[in-house]
Parts: sequence; C-alpha cells; structure tokens
Amino acid sequence: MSKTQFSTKERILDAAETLFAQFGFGGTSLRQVTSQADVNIAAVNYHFGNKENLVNEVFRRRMDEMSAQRLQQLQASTAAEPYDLEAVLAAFVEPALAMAQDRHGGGAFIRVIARAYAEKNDGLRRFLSDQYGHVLREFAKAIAQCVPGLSKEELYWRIDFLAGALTYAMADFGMIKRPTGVSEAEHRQRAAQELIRFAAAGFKAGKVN
Amino acid sequence: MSKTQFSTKERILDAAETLFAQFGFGGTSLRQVTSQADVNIAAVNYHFGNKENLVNEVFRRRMDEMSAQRLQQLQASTAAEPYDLEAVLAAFVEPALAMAQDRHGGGAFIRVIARAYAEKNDGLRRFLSDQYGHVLREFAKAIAQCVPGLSKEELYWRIDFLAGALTYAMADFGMIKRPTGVSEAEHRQRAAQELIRFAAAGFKAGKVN
DNA sequence: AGTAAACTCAAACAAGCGTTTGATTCACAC
DNA sequence: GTGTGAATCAAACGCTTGTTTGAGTTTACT
Repeated sequence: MSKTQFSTKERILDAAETLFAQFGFGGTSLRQVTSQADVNIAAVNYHFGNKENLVNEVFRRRMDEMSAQRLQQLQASTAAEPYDLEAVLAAFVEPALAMAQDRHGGGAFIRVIARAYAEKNDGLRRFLSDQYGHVLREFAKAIAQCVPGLSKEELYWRIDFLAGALTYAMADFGMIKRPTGVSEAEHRQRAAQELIRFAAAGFKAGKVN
Repeated sequence: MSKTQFSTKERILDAAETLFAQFGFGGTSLRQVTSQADVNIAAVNYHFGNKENLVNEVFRRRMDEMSAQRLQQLQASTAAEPYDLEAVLAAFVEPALAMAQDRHGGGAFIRVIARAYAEKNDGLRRFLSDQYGHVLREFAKAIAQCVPGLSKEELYWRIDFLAGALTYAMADFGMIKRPTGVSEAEHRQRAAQELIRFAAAGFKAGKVN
C-alpha cells in the first residue's frame, strides 16, 4: 500500500499540506494529520520536533521549488527579451499556476499560501520573508526596468496588489465559480492569462499625482 | 470607565473583532475575548449562545454599514458623472478604507474579512455571499458600463483581482512596511489611491486574444 | 549473529478549549 | 420593601490540544 511507497516523513508532510489547506494551521490538529497519514502521533515530534517546525517544512518543500522556477523563468525571459513586462509577470504567475495544477502534490499548496497570509503567524511570516524575500526583490528589480519612472513605493504597492490578486485567484476565493464543462486546469490557466493582462496594465498606469 | 459606557454585549463584540483580526476565529479563545472585554466568560454564551454566533454577529455589525456606504457612494458617483471608472472603483475601495481607518471600531474589521476568505469556513462564506452578493453584482454592472466590450468572464475575473488586492493591501499582508513617520491613516490612504489607479488601468486593459 | 542506531508505538502529561451550572447581584415594577 | 426577571459571577464540566515518556520494534552495518 501507500504506506510502503512513501516514508513516514513524506506521508506526514502530504497529509499536513492537504489539511492545512483545508482547515488552516491552527485549525488542523496533529491528530488529524497523523490519522490521515496513518502514522503514530509521536512521529510528528520525532521527525519535526514540533508543530511550528512541521508548518515550516510543509512550506519549504514546495516553496523552494516554486521560487527556483520563478527565478529561472525570470532569467530566461529577461535574457530572451528584456523590458517585456508581461513576460516578467508570467514568470511570477505561471509557476504558482503550475503548482496549483500539479495533481501529484502541490495542488493544495497554493491554498496553504493564502492561509499563511491570513493567519498572522508571525514566526511563519518571518520565515517566509527571510527565506524567499530575495525572490520578490529580484522581481521588483525586473519590473522596475520594464516600467521606469515608477517610484519605489509605487512599485512595491503594485507588487503587493499583484501578489494579493494572484493568491486570491489561485485559491479560488472570489465570486467567480468555475463553469461546468471547464476543467480546473483550464480555469486556472485562464486566471493566469487574465491576471497577467490586468496587472501589466496596472503596472504601466501613470503616476498618482 | 469604559465599562460603564458600553454594554457587555458591545464590549464583547469589540474585543472579539480585534482579536479575530489578530489571531483568526479558531485562533482566538473565548477566554481571550472575555478577558479583553473585562467580562465574565459565561457572558458570551448568555448573550450570543455560542462562538459561531458571535462570529456572525461581529460580521453583520460592520458589513451592513460598509455595504450600504459602498452602494450609496456608487449611486452618487454614477449620478454625478457616469462612465467614470475611477469613481466607481473609489466607491468600492474607499468605504473599506474608511472602515479600516475608523478608530472607533472597524479598524480591525477589514482584517477579519480577509480571514473569512482564507478560513474555509463554508458557513461564513455562504453567509457573506447570500447577504452581500448583490453589492458585488451592482458594482459589476457599473464597471461594465464604464468599460464596454469586456466579456462577462473578464469582468468577473478582474473584480476578483480587485477584491484580492484590496483585501491584501488593507489587511497589511504584503511586503510593504509602513515607513516610520507615516501614520497608519496616511498609509492606508495611499494604498487606496494606488489601488484605484492600478485597478482602473487593469480594467481598461485590452482583451486577451 | 550481534550491536547500535533509527524508528514506531500505546499511553499519559499538563494546559487550554467551549460550554454549563447554580448561586448571587442588579434594576425596576408594584 | 418586596418580588421578578435580567445580568453577572466563580467554579466546574468533559473534551481536545501539543508534547513527552519509555518500552518496543525495525533497520543497517560489522
């Protein structure tokens, strides 16, 4: 059975990811996690030390990959065609999209991110900022090159708007309901396209007086 | 003291709103609430029945007011100057901003909304959709008039992006840290201005091919 | 085979949770 | 004053939480 295919550690991470996405970090008990993972409850503290550490590891496992993909796609796009804002935005949005689609795991992860923002888990926010802040800074630089004349504050505000809209859309929080007959993959693909267009226009908007 | 100025019920609602914003619904215990409200713990069940009911009441109290303000500002702006997209967006954004600023209460509430979306509290989401969905539909109509030629799907996606960015920005989730020397009011005011500009440009973006 | 380390397990720990109880205080009509 | 219902209170209810324990099992290496 699956119990033999994956290690205890992996099974805990998978179960935790799914449950965190569904019920949040505080709302998910370790007993739920270990029960779904078919694992003894003490295994969590053996493998991860404590719950907070488990949360961080759930993040690290996917976030490292997503950040790497974002940076790689960013480099590729700026190398091929510099000053192409939509390509830069695509490098930010599409890896999140791909992760959201990935049936072999990360499907739930994008919703876990949304939760991380909502739960004012300061430890987690510091962890994210420390570990992945440089990715955002890289994108800020790239966007600044595409849209010169934008003040630093404006730039950062707009990146926040982009991140907010992305999280919201990918986590399926909004009023839009996927129409029947449209697969979830197509739905999200459409969201990414629309968001890139929307945000590109937003970034190019003239300065506030 | 304040204990004599406001009723037990009001003190509970105020404390709950603040704490829910800070720690989430599940993350806030009734003992935290009653302690901050300087009230006996049994008062919650006496006045609200149970915790879930308290959550709903926290919402209803502010949301009714914010929705009314949005619709009123929308009507006023379309009457004065039809087809002005930025005015329509302002009618959507500014009441949320005003609520976020209101030191006499709602300051925390906007963060509570963000949490409601993140916590997959289905009961709460249904409540929000049932009670306040018509507000969004009203805005969808108004925006559609300002930006003709936008398909219904595009329109709805972009409204989702706007809502996501607004929630995110107002809840202070992003990378932007308020600079020292800038008051929270100025900070949020700036956010609203920036968002309206950003979103207005986004809504006007050409169709995706 | 034997040993040491890595791992799993049932059981228990103190602490905190939402909720309830039953007595007590308060405000106000008669 | 006296009685009545609303409001408040300290205390306890049963339950779940994250974490720990110590004994047991499995695994890997000489």
